[in-house]
Amino acid sequence: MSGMKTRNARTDPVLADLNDPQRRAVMHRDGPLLVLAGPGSGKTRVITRRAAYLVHTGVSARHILAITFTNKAADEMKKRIEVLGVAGGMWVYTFHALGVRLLREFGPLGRVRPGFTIYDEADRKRVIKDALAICKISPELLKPEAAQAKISDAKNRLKRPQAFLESADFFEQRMIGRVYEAYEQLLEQRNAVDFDDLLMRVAIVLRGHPEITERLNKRFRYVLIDEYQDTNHAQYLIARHLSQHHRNICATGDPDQSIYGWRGADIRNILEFERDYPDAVVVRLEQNYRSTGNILKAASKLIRCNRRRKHKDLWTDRGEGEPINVWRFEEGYDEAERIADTIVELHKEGRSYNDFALMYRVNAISRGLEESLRHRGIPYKIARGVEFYNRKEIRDTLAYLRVLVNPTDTVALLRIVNTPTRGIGKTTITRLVEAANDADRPLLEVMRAAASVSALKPAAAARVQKFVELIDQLQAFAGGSVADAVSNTLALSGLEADLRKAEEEGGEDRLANVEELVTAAKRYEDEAEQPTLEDFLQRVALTSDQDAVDESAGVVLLMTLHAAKGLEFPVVFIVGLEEGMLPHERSLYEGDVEEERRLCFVGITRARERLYLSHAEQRLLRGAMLPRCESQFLAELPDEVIAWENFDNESDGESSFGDGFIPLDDHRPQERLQRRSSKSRAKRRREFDDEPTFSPDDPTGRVLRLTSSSPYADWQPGMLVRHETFGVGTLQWIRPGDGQTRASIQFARHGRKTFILELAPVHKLQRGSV
DNA sequence: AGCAAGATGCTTTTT
DNA sequence: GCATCTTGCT
Repeated sequence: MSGMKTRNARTDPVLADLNDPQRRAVMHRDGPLLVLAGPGSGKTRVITRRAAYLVHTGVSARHILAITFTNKAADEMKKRIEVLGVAGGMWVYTFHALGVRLLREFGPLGRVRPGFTIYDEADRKRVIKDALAICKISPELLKPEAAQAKISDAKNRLKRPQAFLESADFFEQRMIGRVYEAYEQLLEQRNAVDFDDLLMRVAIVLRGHPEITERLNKRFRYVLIDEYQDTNHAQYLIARHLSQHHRNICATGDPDQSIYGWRGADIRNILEFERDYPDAVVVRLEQNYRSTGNILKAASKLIRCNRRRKHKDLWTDRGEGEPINVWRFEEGYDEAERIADTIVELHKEGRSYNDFALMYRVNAISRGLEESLRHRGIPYKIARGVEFYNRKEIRDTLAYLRVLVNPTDTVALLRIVNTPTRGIGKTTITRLVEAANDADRPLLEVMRAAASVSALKPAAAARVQKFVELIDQLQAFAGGSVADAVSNTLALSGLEADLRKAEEEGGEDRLANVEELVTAAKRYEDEAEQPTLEDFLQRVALTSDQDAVDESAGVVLLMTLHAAKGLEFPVVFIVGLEEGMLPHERSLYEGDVEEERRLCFVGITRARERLYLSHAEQRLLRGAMLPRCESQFLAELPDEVIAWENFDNESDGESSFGDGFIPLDDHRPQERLQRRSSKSRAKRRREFDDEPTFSPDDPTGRVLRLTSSSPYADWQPGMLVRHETFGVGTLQWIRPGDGQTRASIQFARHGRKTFILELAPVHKLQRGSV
């Protein structure tokens, strides 16, 4: 406290260039603090300055713990704190990396042994399948994805299999409980954890061991948590325990940017922070330093449509800026072309390529955009970091390394036993696995004793033995240099030779990829304090898409809206503002459109100067051309800041465009749509030699469900319906409710109307009945 | 055993 | 459309 008075807000460089609320947040000393930070309000600046201020006023850096969600955010924060000269000893981690670090310390308490493996989604799916097999449950009866989601959910709530089974009342629940139990057993056997474990196990240890919690409280006297709106229950508990004694918890975030509810994030954590900590000081950062007035106005008006939120008055002194462009196209193809043309134009006017970002709801959309960019020679990059680590050759190499660190990692072992092929086929593997199960011994041990596995032919056993020798040989490198371990694995396993051969035969340059892995290992060795193969692998497992975003690469960036959080660009294009896309259809069925609106809000507020929102009337999705309807979010934007433009020049021409008016008559019967698209588009699309066909109610032959019991289960946006008074219209969106299924329908002459389907005289238009 | 073609399934977002 | 699994062939 003594140092505080001596610091002058005018002259202190840590405080000088802050606005009032920012300064209040930075200077807050003890007790809970909630910083509600609107987009572009200088949140990161506040966090880093606060850390610096704490240090400058006498807190040792090693008593501060900062937690973020992505590695990129953690690295960024570390860098910025270093610049302020206070990094020494401070912990800056992601929740998951912190989990790894603490679990290693906890050891048996966290139910892990040294060298434990982190299973990613693909590994996890494999284990779920094995668990289903053990429980003798067919994957058709219980889909692996469904089981996985339920188990993940349970782990977020700290529910172990036993507790899960105790509260399971229905058949399905009990089934999932059994799978969960088997799944946990397999992880235990394999000394592996999944992503959720990294949080759940830490939370359980903290909850059950007050002495450990107390020790950590003494070590970390100030806890800063970024993106608090995205915390799930386990993370919430970790944060709470870690600040339980000193209560010096500083949470920063924005409920309006909570976009991870689907994976367990609970927006209530931030909305109810003040209930959890009644003495909390709340600071609102509402001045935006990023976007123009128009962009901010659009974002504010949109997000106001949400009910569950804390209102903030976002403002800027940057002036109105350009109007926001809302573009309508006949087809997704036109959208991509037009955007690429616009980038070329603006580039000629002097904008750098890295001024631009293209954002979309689902990755599948990126393809068309990429093509249009490529044709014009526009350099671009897709923000997808895991892509590298998901390549087959990389996964193969990593699987070898994983086995070296953790010989019980069966998923990895099964992956490499015959990669590259060495004559160990399916039957041999099945027999080995069976023998391992029967003897209840690790698979590698059984392989080691292959000769004594009676079911195996001597020739097969000999090949297996040779493989085990290879592993033993590689094992020698596991304790030394990480890069050496990688390159020796490549050389001795035969992977390298295999890849070289494939390349000579005209394959792509996959050798370069594995060489890049060696480079990554070298880089890691240079950076890490105590490099080990175990740590390298664990870090790799926690690498995500967001981490790969490099804003200064000099290229146009393509990314999902989720990946865009935390970034900003002078020019932003958000594509596919269509019902079913943004908002995503799943949200329409499950009734959480608010999160989609927040996602849209996040996208809009990434833009500094110019913003383009676009949608198309039809789009190629999953190989089928589907009719699309404009997003309800477009109607929620303030008209006065929007410049509407219609590039659908083949439209029926009943109105002129570019004058702020979007024609409402997109109810065109299917025959006409079909004719139009076949006549004018088929030539442009290489894949579409044949006349594209679709039926409005189910273009792909699959039926999408609301809930299986709903009579409107197969209604989906884009389909045609008939209202007894208003005639034929296009379904815009549909939202289930208890006996009150709401739907919005766009009519030819009557505009858009919302109905309760149970009450309104609306029915599905049968094929051919137009 | 191992490969290639064909069938099937699945596709929101990600630590 | 793509990835994965299955089937059938060598």
